[in-house]
Amino acid sequence: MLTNSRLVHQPHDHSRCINAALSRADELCVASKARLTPTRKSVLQLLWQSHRPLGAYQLQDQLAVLSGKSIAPPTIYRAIEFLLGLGLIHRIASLNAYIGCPFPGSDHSNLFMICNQCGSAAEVAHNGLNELLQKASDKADFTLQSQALELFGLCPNCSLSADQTGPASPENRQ
Amino acid sequence: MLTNSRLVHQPHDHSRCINAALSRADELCVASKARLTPTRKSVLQLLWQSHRPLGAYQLQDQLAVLSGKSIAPPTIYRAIEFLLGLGLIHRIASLNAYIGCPFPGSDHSNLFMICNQCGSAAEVAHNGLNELLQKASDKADFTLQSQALELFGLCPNCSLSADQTGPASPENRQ
DNA sequence: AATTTTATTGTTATATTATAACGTTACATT
DNA sequence: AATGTAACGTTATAATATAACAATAAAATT
Repeated sequence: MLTNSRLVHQPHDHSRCINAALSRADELCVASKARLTPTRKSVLQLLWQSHRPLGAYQLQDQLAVLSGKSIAPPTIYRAIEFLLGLGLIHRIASLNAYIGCPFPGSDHSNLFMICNQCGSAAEVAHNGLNELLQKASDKADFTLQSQALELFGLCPNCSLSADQTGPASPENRQ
Repeated sequence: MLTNSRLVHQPHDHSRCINAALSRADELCVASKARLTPTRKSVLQLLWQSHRPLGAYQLQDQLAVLSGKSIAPPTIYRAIEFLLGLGLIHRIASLNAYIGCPFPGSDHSNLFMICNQCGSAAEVAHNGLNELLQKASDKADFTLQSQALELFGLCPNCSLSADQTGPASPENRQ
């Protein structure tokens, strides 16, 4: 079971996440002869600014700040489409939002654990789960092609806070 | 593994599906002292006209035909909200669409198998799957509260057609 | 280097999905 | 019948996403 859950929910040097993601993206683009243009790079970077999914219009706002000029929706969606295509990010359908993929390249299908409190999302690649889904599909004569698996609840930090006083303190939010 | 997959993908007396759904809804509403008003009933019925999810605006169009007058979005969404609340229908996030629940009342969390070709959606209640997801959540210290599980691929009928000539004939669609 | 081709972005307009706010009607209880 | 509540009607608008076409930049070819 490959996951970034620990990393997501513990204090860590987050600039390393971002840098790692950007250099993985560079490699992947070189390998597939795709161009990581400034817009695309910025969108990817923004999707790694936190371990929380962002919507297209949040990206638009933040990109405007980052680049100093306003950028229309189609450009944002094009960058999103490009990054999705390379497997560098994922779409979270329940939220209409997007998040960086912690292990692009590796052939995995994804399960997300999304916190209702702080909005964090951890990704899990779970072989047992995928096998089970494949089995269930076979049994139903269903030809499985892709999947969207989204769990909602409380992340480790917010679970703890919920046991105790109340909602997580803003500092704990990540 | 409880599922309506067989039923969905075989020719059957579909009016029985609709009638069964409506009378289950009646019972459930009586039990919970909720009112199954004409609008709500019509929406539920429309969501059972096929084993395919429908969007809110498709519902709006069809409701207009059914009732002879045009009905504004808020009314549709209110009916949807009501039916979701009672567990009589489900929302399929990846499609922004809604579908009747074949086993309301039973405490289940749902997996959908959605056909990319004909648009049919079968629901599966899979204990093993839910246990596995619970375990994975526990392992990650994640407090699981709800889930959206959507598989995409080819239903039994369209799988067969794909093996052979091409897309399923319209008559096979259902 | 100039030309051609292709990929990317800009721009405008609009489609699609969903909700807010407030008024009106219908129903249920007393 | 009077009152309170739930449901619906109506208007406006928010939020998410894409179509269509023009302009530009980068890459490939000559």
